[in-house]
Amino acid sequence: MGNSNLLNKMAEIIQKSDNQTAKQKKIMEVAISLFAEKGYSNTATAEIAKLAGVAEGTIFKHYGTKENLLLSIMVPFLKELFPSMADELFEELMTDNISFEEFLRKFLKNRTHFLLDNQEIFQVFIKEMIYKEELKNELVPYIFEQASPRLGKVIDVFQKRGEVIDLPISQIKNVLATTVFGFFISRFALLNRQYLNDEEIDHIVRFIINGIGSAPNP
Amino acid sequence: MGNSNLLNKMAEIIQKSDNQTAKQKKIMEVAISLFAEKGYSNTATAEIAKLAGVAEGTIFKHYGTKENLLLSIMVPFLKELFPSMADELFEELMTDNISFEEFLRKFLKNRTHFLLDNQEIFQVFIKEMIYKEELKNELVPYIFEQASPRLGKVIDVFQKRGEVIDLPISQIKNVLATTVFGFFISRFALLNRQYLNDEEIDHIVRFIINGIGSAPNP
DNA sequence: TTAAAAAGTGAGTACTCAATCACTATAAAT
DNA sequence: ATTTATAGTGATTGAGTACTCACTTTTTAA
Repeated sequence: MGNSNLLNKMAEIIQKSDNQTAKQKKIMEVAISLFAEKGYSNTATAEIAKLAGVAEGTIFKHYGTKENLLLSIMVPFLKELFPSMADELFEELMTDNISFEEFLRKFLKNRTHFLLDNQEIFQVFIKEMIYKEELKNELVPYIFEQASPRLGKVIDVFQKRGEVIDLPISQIKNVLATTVFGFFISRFALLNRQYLNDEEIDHIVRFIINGIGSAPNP
Repeated sequence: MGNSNLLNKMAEIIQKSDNQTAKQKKIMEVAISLFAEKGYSNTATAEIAKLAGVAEGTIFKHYGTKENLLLSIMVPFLKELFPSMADELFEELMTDNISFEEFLRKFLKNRTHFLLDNQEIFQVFIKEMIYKEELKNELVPYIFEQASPRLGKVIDVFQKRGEVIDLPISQIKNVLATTVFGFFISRFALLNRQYLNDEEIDHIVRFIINGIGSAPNP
């Protein structure tokens, strides 16, 4: 049933993605920019080649297919989306005794900056996920799988401290994930904001705290 | 500068959109389904014709261009998106003395059902808005223009009753719009949920109330 | 009943696009 | 210096595309 065909391809790409030529870098750079602006389907390989100052054949020599060029853009982004955050932030959080609210704020700021730094790739990502069922069906579960255990551990800690409402962890995960996910998507992908100030982060934090924090509920 | 070229086209479509042939209806039906599934760019007019049991020429006889077929799908949806709600719900609200929370709940339920009934068109709408700058730049202001005065009136009423936090109305409008908008988009367009239970609506209402309601703020 | 108008057809057209391939230029290894 | 491997080229291909047009069928009006 084509089981994780995509994830296998991704693994291949990761191995090959080390030594890039100057021209390869230029191709990627231009492709990211065009895909983000006009979408994958509306971008011709000829246009990428022209703007990158490269023959069209060069693209296919390196990436084989247009589809594979897209994956070569998205995979390194995905690889960085979770693990980096995990090791830096989650550990720090578990040692220091910061509040749930402060943790959320730090977390959102951290990921916001990452997404701002990679705004174009993020846009490519969202836009393609909307169309390609395969992408959605394989990557969303993968992302959840990556994030779920860590997130569960964090929620558990804060529930025991009495800072998070006493509901099944899976339910809280869902609320958190869809809220944060929806927030990032609508900000950076749909309305293409170039910035995000602390005030807006405070807002979403307040929303979440009031939604799943265990403050007295009138 | 192509000023509201699109809105003119939309006006034309509205006038012509009355008496539809059986084949026209079938074309629209198939086009909506295919555009929603695979996106506008990835759908060939030949495929629409085939699935609709119609010659390809028939499509162009009626709609002229593929682009115009897309508009013919979106315009009636847009026309219904705001006014219907306005006349039914807003008036009712102003006479009865329902609370801000209850108003929000009713409003969200009302619009949720509308979007569920037109889920495919809504998906087409979101997907294309992401790509087409012209669409975004002309329609989003138009939508805001339509909704803004009514929304302003409502917020004003509730502010005077002391149920909504005392901030500039424009700022509150923004928070409300982006929250609700982002909520609908992430639910129905990205993660394509087929349903939405009352519990989830309660959640978003609670988020908003705690965010901009004037409850004591710890 | 007949004329005019509208709806519907489908082969044909001009064009775009991803992908190929025979080839050259450059760098690395022997 | 010579072979081998890798990077890069660009004209060519063939499948697919939106759209046209001369034509037929059906509906409406006189």
